[in-house]
Amino acid sequence: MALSTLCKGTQCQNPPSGATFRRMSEARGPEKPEKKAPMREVLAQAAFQLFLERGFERTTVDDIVARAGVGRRSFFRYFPSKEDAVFPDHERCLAEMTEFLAADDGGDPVGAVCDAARIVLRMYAANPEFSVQRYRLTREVPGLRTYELSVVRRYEQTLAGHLRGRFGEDGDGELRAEVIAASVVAAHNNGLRLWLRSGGAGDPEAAVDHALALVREVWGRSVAPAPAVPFPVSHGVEGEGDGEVIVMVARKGAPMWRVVQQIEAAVGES
Amino acid sequence: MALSTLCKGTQCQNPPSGATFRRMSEARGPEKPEKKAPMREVLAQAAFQLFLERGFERTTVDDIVARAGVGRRSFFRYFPSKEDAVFPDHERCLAEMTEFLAADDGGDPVGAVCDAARIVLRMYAANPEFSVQRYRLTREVPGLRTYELSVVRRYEQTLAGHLRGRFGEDGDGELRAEVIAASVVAAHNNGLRLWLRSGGAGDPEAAVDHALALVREVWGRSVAPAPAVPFPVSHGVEGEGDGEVIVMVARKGAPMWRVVQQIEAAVGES
DNA sequence: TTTACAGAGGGTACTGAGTGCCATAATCTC
DNA sequence: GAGATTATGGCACTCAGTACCCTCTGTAAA
Repeated sequence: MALSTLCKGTQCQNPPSGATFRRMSEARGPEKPEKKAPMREVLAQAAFQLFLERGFERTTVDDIVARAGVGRRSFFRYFPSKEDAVFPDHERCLAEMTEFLAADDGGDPVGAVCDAARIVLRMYAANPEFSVQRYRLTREVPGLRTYELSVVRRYEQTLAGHLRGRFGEDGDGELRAEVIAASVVAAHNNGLRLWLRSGGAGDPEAAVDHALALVREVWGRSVAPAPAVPFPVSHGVEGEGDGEVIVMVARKGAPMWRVVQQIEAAVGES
Repeated sequence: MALSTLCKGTQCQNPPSGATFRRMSEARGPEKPEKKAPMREVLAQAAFQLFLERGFERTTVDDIVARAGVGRRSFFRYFPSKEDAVFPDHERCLAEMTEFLAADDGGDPVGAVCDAARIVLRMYAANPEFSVQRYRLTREVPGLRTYELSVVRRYEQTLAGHLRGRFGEDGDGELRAEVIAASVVAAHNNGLRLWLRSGGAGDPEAAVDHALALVREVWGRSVAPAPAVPFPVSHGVEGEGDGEVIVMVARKGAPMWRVVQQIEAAVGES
């Protein structure tokens, strides 16, 4: 996944003044007369600046367009709502996630959605300062929190949709798809929040990897749809067959998550 | 539909002064002149009727108060937003869930939050017709979907908060708490939706029980915090000790969720 | 009875988000 | 350059939500 294309240029730049424009112009080269920055970006920057300065609610759309030097009507041409200006890059990220999953090679479905979730992480990590500022803003503005929920929900549904396709709709396919998708999103967000709360220092990958590992431990790396015939399971030693087997012994009443962890350890993590 | 039962009894009362209309139904004794229905309920009914008749967006607050025969200002005294009138009972349900978890006896934490989730189910099941109509309405109105997300999120955070308290904040306590809470909510909602999509016929408990069972299988019924010493696990038959043990055999590469299911089956479901 | 108080409800005017419609400027195409 | 297309601005409107102030009613103290 080409990370550089994730947040390239137009979308995620927070830096208040000209960083974005600079980047654009160097990309364009000096031979052409400076093309003016795209309005969507100008608006997003003006909006974000104002939100930081005087708060989200105390900033009106008129304030934003005044600072951006454009007409009020234009704002709503680029952002369906004031909240959207705070998350200008999720639409693109969502599209990228969809594309990524569409190119899934049919291997481990849980691994695939975990990797898909990491796309979101990288979008955040591409602009630590912006991400942290937005995180703080979002935490204290109920309207933004609600908006963010709806965005997260779309990621979750994208993941669930993919898993549903892999698991099949019949039986518990849909159920497992939704629960796993919710787990992946929750784990991802846990790791991401850890990084955001720390101020965006260091590498967020580690925390998210760790969190997603827990989900994969629990939900395993199932290959393709569920096999038609269940596995031999008993209170004794039997269950021969071709291929390697693992034998797991544990006390009854052991917490399942830990049992699973141990099985994973025995099988050997990838 | 029996709109009079829409908000009956213990569900919808979250009025500024609950005592006023507390037992209005039982206070309908003949000696007292009929006390007029509580305004909150009148408003909720008028609103819901109109939403069904002409849609949520095409119904204004003025329409609602006109039908209810009250002043416009009164609407916002009882509902902070138009959306709230569609979910008049979640506040109470949330309080009930909090109360339930506070009375947790310290047993199985995952089981406790599963049971807590069932409180929500029962709220829906108490008014099948209303729940189904609201479900259909919510599905096609983006604003209501978003609103519902914020409600669901509060349930999830309530569950996660309880699990965090049980698991401890250190280590992976917070992570596990959030992932399990998300799983429980997703599973619950999956079962609930199944019932709602079916038109509210029959008993929703079965579907939700089944869905939650999956979560419990995976996350086990851990007792209290994680035990200090891990369990014996190996690629052979050893691991003796006091108490019963289970021995599980499975192919490598088996989907973990299925392995877990089989272990649960072997152990014997509660 | 009068007065004081409190709480429920109503009315009015305001802010601000979001939309529809149309005019105009910029850009593209032939 | 004519004509078509697209980007932008301006204006007016609807409607949710809020602030402020009003009336009405019931109650309790004086």
